This record gives sequence, C-alpha cells and structure tokens, in this order.
Amino acid sequence: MPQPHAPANSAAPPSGDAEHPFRYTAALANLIEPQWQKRWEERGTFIVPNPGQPGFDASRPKFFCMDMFPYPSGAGLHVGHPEGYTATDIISRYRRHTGFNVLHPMAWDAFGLPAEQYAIQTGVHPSITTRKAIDTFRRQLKRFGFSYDWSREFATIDPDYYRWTQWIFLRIYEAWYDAQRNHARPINELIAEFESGARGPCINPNAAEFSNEQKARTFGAWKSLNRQDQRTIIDSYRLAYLAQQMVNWCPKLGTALANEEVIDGRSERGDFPVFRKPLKQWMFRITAYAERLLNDLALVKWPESTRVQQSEWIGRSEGAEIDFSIAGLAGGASPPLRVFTTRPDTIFGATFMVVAPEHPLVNEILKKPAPATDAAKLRAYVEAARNKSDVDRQAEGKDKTGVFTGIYAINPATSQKIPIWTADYVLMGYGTGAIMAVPGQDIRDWDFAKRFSLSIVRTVQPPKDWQGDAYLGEGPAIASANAEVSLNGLNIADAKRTIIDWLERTGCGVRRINYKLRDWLFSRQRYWGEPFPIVFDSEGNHYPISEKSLPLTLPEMADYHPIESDDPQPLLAKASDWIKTTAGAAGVAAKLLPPNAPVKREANTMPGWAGSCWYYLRYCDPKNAQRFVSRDAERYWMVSTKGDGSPHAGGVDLYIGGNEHAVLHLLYARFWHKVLFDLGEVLTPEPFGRLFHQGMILSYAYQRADRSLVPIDAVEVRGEPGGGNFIETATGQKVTQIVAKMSKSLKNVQNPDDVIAEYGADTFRLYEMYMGPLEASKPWNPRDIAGCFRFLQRVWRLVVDEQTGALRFAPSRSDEIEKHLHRTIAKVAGDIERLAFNTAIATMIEFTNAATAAGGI
RNA sequence: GCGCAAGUGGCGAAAUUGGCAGACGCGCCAGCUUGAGGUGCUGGUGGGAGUAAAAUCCCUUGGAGGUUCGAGUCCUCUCUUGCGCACCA
Repeated sequence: MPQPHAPANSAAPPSGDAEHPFRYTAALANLIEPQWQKRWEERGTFIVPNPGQPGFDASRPKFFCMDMFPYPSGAGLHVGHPEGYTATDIISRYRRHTGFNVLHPMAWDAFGLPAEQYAIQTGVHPSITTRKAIDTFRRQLKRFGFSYDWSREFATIDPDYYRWTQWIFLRIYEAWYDAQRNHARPINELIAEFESGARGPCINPNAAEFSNEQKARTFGAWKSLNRQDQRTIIDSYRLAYLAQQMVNWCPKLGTALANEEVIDGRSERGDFPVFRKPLKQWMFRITAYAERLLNDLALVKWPESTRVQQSEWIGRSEGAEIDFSIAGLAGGASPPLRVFTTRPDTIFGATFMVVAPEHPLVNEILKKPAPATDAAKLRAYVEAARNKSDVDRQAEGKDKTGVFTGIYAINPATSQKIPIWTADYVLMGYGTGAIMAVPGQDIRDWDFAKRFSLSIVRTVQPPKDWQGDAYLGEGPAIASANAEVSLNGLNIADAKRTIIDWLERTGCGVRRINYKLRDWLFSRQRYWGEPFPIVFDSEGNHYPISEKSLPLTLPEMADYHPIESDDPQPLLAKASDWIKTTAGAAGVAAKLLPPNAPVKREANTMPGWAGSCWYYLRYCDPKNAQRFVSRDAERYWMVSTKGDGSPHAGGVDLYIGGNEHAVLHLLYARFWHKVLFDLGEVLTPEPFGRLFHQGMILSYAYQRADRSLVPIDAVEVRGEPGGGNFIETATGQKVTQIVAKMSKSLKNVQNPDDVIAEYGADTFRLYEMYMGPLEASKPWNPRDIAGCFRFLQRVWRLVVDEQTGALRFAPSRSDEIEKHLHRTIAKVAGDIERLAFNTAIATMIEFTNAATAAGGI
C-alpha cells in the first residue's frame, strides 16, 4: 500500500478541501503513485535475476507472465493496452507474493509500416519516429505502475535483437524437414546422406515450388551431378526457400502479403485491394509442420475458439489422390491428370473434370489445341482469370463460369471418357488444382453441370423425400460397380475404404491427407524491416552471410518513396552502394564464395511478424551477446517446473493479448519455435503454454435511423435523465445509442493520460478490471469510473484520518470483521487464479462497506 | 452458406459443480452535509398486486417446448446480435 502520509518535503498536503486536507483525491493519487513508482525503479523492486545471477532463489518455482508486446504507434497508448497489461500485472504481483520467481517483461514490436509511411511523407527516418513513440509508450506504461522488469526491455529494431532474428532465419534456411523422422534437421546432414549414397538425389517431393515433372526428373549419383543440380536439389529441401510464384501484391502498400494478411481480397492492414502477381520471394515451408501445428494444439491451454481458428486455417482433410489418364491431347501421351478428393467413394459419379485456369495442363492445351478446343475462347478465359483481382473474384459471387478444354480424361472406375473443363471455381492453390467433378454429391459441381448441361449421376441414394440437388448426406452407395470392385450398398466410410484399397491396388490413386495451409510468404518490399542475411552471386545463386557478420544493419536512405515500376520492386534496391558488395565484405564464408566475388544483397526485408516470432525467448536472457538465449535461462523460464498437469507443452505460463492474433502471430511463432525445438535450440515443443484473450474496450456511439453513425459530441440527451432520449443536435432527429469501436471520426476515443490526470492510475486500472469479465468486450462508460474512485476513497478513509493524515483504527477488534476479512482474502485469491478480477473487486468493495459500517478495522 | 460465442433490471454486470436470480458498481429517488451545483455522507431502488405502513402474494434470465424435487445453468426447436471462415473439392 502507498504510504498514508504526504511526503515530508511537500509544502502542503494535496487536499480535497480545507476540512479534509488528507482526503484521497486525484491530486493525492497523482502525488503518491509516481513517488512509489520512482522508488520501485530506484530499488529495482521488480528486477528478477536469472539462474546463476546474484540474488537468484532456486528454491522458488518460476512463473513467466507475458503481454503481447505493443507496436509503439505515434498516437500513444490506447485504453485497450492497459486492460491486458493490468491483468498480467495483477497476476505477476500475486505470484510474487505467493512465492514465485516471476518473469514479467515488456518490449517493443517496432518494425512496421506506419513509421515507414510517415517517412515517405516527411523524410524523417523511421528509427527517429519509432524511438520517439517508444519513449512515449514507456513513459505512459511506467505511469501506470506496472511491475515490469524494465531491465529486460528491448525493441525488435535494436541491432542486438534483430541480429538474432537474422540468425534464426539462417537456422531455418539451413534446415530441412525429414518427413520420415517427422522433425527438422540441419541441411548438412541431408548433404551427407546424399554424398554417402544413403539417400538418392531427388527434388523434395513435398516442395510446392516445383512442378510434378520437375519432381519426377531422375538424377544420377550425387557426385556426378553438376553444382547447379546439387544446388537445386538442396534448395528444394530448405525450410526457407526462394520461389517465383503468384503472390498477393498490394500496390497501395507497395508490398506482397502473406495469405494470412489478406481478408476478402483486401489487405488486413489498411483494407486496400490485393492482386495476384508473379514474384520471386522467400518462403517458409510451414506446410511441413501442418500436422504437428494441428496436433500440438492439444498440448496447450488456449481458448477453444483460437484453437478452432488455427485448426481451420491449417485445414486438414483426408481423402485420396487419383490419377485420370488423359485422352485426346495432341502430341501423344501426357502425364495423367491428378486430382485430390475427400469423396473417392463417389468416383463412379465423376462425369467431368475441372482444372484451375492456372493449371499447367491448360497451358499444354493452348500450345497444342485438340480438334474440339476453342482455343480463342479458352485463352480469353484464362487471361481474364489471371488478370482478375481477388476482389473481383469475390464480387462475382458463386455464379459458375468455365470453358471446355476440348480434351477428355478416362474415369478409372467407369472407363468412360469424360470432358475436362477449366473454371475458376477450382483453385490452383489447393490440392492439385484439379478436381473430379461429381455433380450428384457436390453442390458446386451440380451448379456447374446444370449451367453447362453436363451429365449427372447419383452414386449415393438420397432419402425418399429428397427434393434437393446434390446430396451430401449419408446413404448407401448406388450405381458404383465395375468388374473388379463394387461399392453398392456400402455407407460412405466403408465405400471410401473399399475404393481407396482398389485404387491403390490398381495404381490409380493413393490415400492422401491435404491441408489448406500454404507456405508462408516471408519477403516484403519495404525498408523498415529486418534485412535478409543473404547475398546473390552473378548467376543469381543465394548464399548465407556467416553468423559472425551479423547483424546486417539497414542502410541509410535518402528518401523512402517506393520505386515506380510496373514490376514490384523492393525499396532497398535504391540503396545501390549497400546492395552491391563482395562476398568477403558481406561476410560469406570463403568456402562458399571467394572473398572478392561480386555479390548483391537481398533487397527484400522480413515482414513485421519476424520480430514477434521469438521475443518471448529473448526476454529470458535479453543481454546475451553469445546466443539468442542461454540454455540455462531458457530451461529455467520456459520449461514447466510444476507437475500440476496444466501446461503439458511448457512455454510461457500465461500469455495475454487480443484475439486478432489468433492465426497470424500465434501460428508463425509456433512454427519458428518448432523449428528451433527440432534443431535442439529450445526445450519445449510449444512457445505459449497458456493463452488468454482480453476483450476489446468499446465505446458508446450514436446511430441514425438509416444506420449511419453520429459523432458523440453532436448528440445531446433530452427528456428524462437516464431515459435515453438521444437527439442529434444539428437535425433534431432521434438517434439510438449503440456500442462501437472507438474511432477518431466518432470522437469517442478515451485518452489514458487524461483519465489518469482526472482520477489517478489506480482508479484507471481498477475501473478496467471492474468493467466486466476480462475476456468480454465491453463499453467504456466515463460515469462508471467515479464509482471506482469513490471506492478507493472509502478504502483510504477507512484507514486514514482525512483531517490529520494519521492512521485510523477501529475502537475495538471485531471477530465478525476479522472473519469477513478472511473470507474476502480467500475469495479474492480464488478469483485472481481464474482471472475474474471484476468479482474480486466486488468482494473487496463489500468488505470495505462492511468495515466502514462497523466503524473501521 | 458453414463454424464458434453470447442474449439476465434503465446501464455495466454477478450467480465458480443444477440449489434463495439480480452480488458489486453506475444511474435514479429521498434525506444529510458544504457559502451555491459536479468527485462528500446515509438510506432506498427488478416488475406487478396489496397495505396507512408492514406482512403477504404473483411475475421475471430473447421466445417455445422438455428433463428434474429443483433450470439463467442441461436437452430440443427457434429468434436476435457479435466474431471467425467462406467455391478448400
């Protein structure tokens, strides 16, 4: 508790009024709070030592309690920030008092677009604006009195930090995924296997960046291969690889975006349109981890909704990959058309095929059209699909379009010739980019068949009263037999099993699991991000910069305007002095390239997610210059020491942040962590053992009858007080009060600094915890704050004489109050454990009221 | 369209495991206090019937039905709102 006395050196007590000079007022709060904050700072009260450091108490269990670190925006702290931060602060203080070593740190997620966009407008270097914003955030957070160990503070833009971000990138670059052993291994072990002959040289069959033909290419003995072939093979295994492929290009942001950053064909940040463009980009083979990223969700104590979102994003589905031979393609034999289906049991009803417009087969056909091919029409359709932005594709809805390619496939089950169409409802990015269409049992295929008058065969018996179109439900298979196999009468599961066995026997198909998850696009064409520790020789081959040459720092730029070009260009390409260097100067190992070889640096930078993928590890050991985190520190803070059955996966004991990161940050960080785990750099399979999402703090807004919104200052209340008659001043029209996000245009943004000035930080923190359940979104109501302030005032009055400032005691000890106190302590402790701060506070209010009524404690 | 949450007084909400619905706060009402009002103090406050005042009775957790001695809580259907995914074969 704060000292119940004004400081001795203060000239006069900060008073509410002359009668009560020692009343708890905003002025008093604003005097006491900084005084204690200063003392905590001077004494290092919240600094926690690591194992091996002076003052470390090995007898205590550990607790790693973490917030999602903020992007320090120029606008300063939002009232939403302190909500989660107050929660973790309460938990941290509680755990310290109940015998834990608590790691409770704060840092800055400081690379990002806003600072760069500001630099484009003003020419001010992003580091200047970012450092300034960090200073503001730090000042604001310190004023809240959060018990962070500030000695561990860092920013992702510190070269001492991003040096290790680059180092981890190189670990991923120099790793491959061993699908047999189901974990990543150093790439040197793969090379050794090739050299020893333990593994025959081949392109990674799981490499998405290679076509099936490239993968099928056969290689001779490793030693007989030229360096280029060896390189191609090795690169096809790397977990970080370069690929020329269609990316989500956002011209407005001047950069490509990851799939996860695109929502409904628009950028997650800024809401700008996104187009498809071919671009050579760094990718992470996150798909190699799809199964483990999915399965290990069972190990963590996370909100169910977040686990569901992640597993849906990973999108596992079981089925079969089936080859359909192609008939009628000019120029003789061609490889079969491979499809993925989750319903192989319906293959007897596959009456046509559809390939994506981007499918290589379409290109083949355009080169050598069949007699039935309307080449002009086909070309026009493919061109149109290619130029369409994703926004346009979305806007067109689900009306089916498509063109017959003029060639046919043979259904291996029925031996019938079925036409191959192309249509943009089949996506190149999922499965094989080709489907067997079964209109009888698939709504999309049904729509398409109806639209183009293609034949429909039902192979699952619908119920008697079935009026609908495609039937997706359970039922016995019908019309599904050939000379070798019959599915008739079987339910869906049995039919699937039977047909897959048959397909595997005849070599037409295999059992197969497919994921929606795509590899992670990791290049951005921006300035304000981590440079890649990679250079290219004159032939365009890439080489890593050696570890001891890190960090590779960003060059200064004269101006930050994007390069104007039809082709997307990274901004760093303008820094030609930096780009052009030699292998030696860049720090490439001499065994890879001679030191005088001219090289060009990678001009793309890493996305904003990079720094947040491992910052929790750096907290454990933020000053380490030898390693990204010492093994001892990581073992102590990340590995669970309690056998209470809670976090099986270890990792951070409590991680609180918004659910907007349910897929993006949390999936990416898990991926990096798992690679580091496989390579033996960290000890736990998951980074975050327990995750909690705080709700959003909303605000009141006003809505006209036409649902348009009115700024809060353009509304007045008329009629009975509290009756809720809200009138728009300008028009005199009635408006309704609704709850909406805070926004500048609605003028309902609350500024934390103002609230602290009016009530003090303790009232602010108390209010945010009292508003409702931590996980719920709830509206900010300025009127309610006063209730929390009054409570603190009553607590103060309970123990401090408002006239003299002396401590007050009840005239006599009361068993009843004593019992009540202990009931309160028990209740509050239980509530804190379950993050139910609102009811903990209510309980304390009850006790205070009871004690006041009893005349004190 | 599919999936996941949620719906309780005038408002934010509580009820942790099926056991007194509405704790606690805001607002409102009455009174006190201050030289005059905001952030002081005390008491009252879900709705209805009833009473001089009490007692007392009835109703109430979006809606309809069900299970149970007992339902805000469990089940079925349904409506509304929010969020997520969305041609993923």
